[in-house]
Amino acid sequence: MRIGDIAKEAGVGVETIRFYEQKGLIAQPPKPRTGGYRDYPAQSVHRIRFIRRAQQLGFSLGEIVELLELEAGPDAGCADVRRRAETKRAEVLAKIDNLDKIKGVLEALIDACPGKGPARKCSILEAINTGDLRLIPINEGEGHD
Amino acid sequence: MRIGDIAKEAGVGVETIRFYEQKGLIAQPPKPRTGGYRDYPAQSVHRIRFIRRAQQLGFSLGEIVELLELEAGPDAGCADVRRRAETKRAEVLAKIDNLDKIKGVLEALIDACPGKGPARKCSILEAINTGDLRLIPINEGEGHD
DNA sequence: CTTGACTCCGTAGTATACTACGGAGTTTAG
DNA sequence: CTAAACTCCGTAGTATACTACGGAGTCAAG
Repeated sequence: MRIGDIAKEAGVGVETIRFYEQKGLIAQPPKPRTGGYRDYPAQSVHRIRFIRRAQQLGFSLGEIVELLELEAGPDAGCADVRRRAETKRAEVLAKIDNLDKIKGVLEALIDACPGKGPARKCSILEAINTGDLRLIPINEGEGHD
Repeated sequence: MRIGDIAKEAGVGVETIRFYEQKGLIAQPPKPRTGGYRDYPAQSVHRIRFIRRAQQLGFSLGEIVELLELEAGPDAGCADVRRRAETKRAEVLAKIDNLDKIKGVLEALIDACPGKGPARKCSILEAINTGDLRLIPINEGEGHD
């Protein structure tokens, strides 16, 4: 199969595949010595789908590389993979906690807002301005979601 | 006050303030005609804190610019601000939903994993590989969290 | 009056995950 | 055999939110 076929099958763009190759997520098949186009194994489609699914599970491309190395390596154990999944679960839980707090604050702000009058005196902006939010500091230093 | 004082007070780096100035989030005070350093009003500290709090609420810098424009503009109403807060709340809810699904999948995978044996036959990797996840497509096209 | 700390300013780099572009070579259908 | 479509490859751009750097000017203490 050629790169375009793989891309179509996997539902990604050709450029995405090249990008993954660059990042070491998928192997680039050799160019035939006769010249012409690279021949991709059908298995590449599965590989790409694996990558996308792992992304859906919240793994970054860097983490997916590690996961794939575990899978390929001779000494890697299932326990290693499981540990990573558990770490990821903890991260997801933390994110949910943060978002729940944010949700609560937004709801309180929305409830307190009269919904009319000039924005200058808006109770939402006021609350943000004065810091009357009672938002427990969110993940000190990194993004909030 | 000088930029370094503001930065210290607000708990951010000097470069962050310059960055915000560039992005139109805070006004850059004029350079005194006598030469020397710019003089920042103490109010800048509040402005920066506002920005950080709004970020904690999940607003991007671009959205915060709009929020600040609403606050400053003559015709903006509280209802506008409230509408933005409601939109943001909906976004936060959507993110929580996605993360809940992800959490569920991760937990199912962790439960099903025996925790031993080679990674090659790991049930987690297998599940990801075969697509046996029942993950409802997440936000078609954009990130998941 | 020197020295160290700080400011000013623009540009460049970081991280993540792509997306786009340009030009040359290759393949394939008509 | 030609023309459209596709591949190859490297580089550059997008978005977000900063962080770092370099060199020149400025300020304040000793």
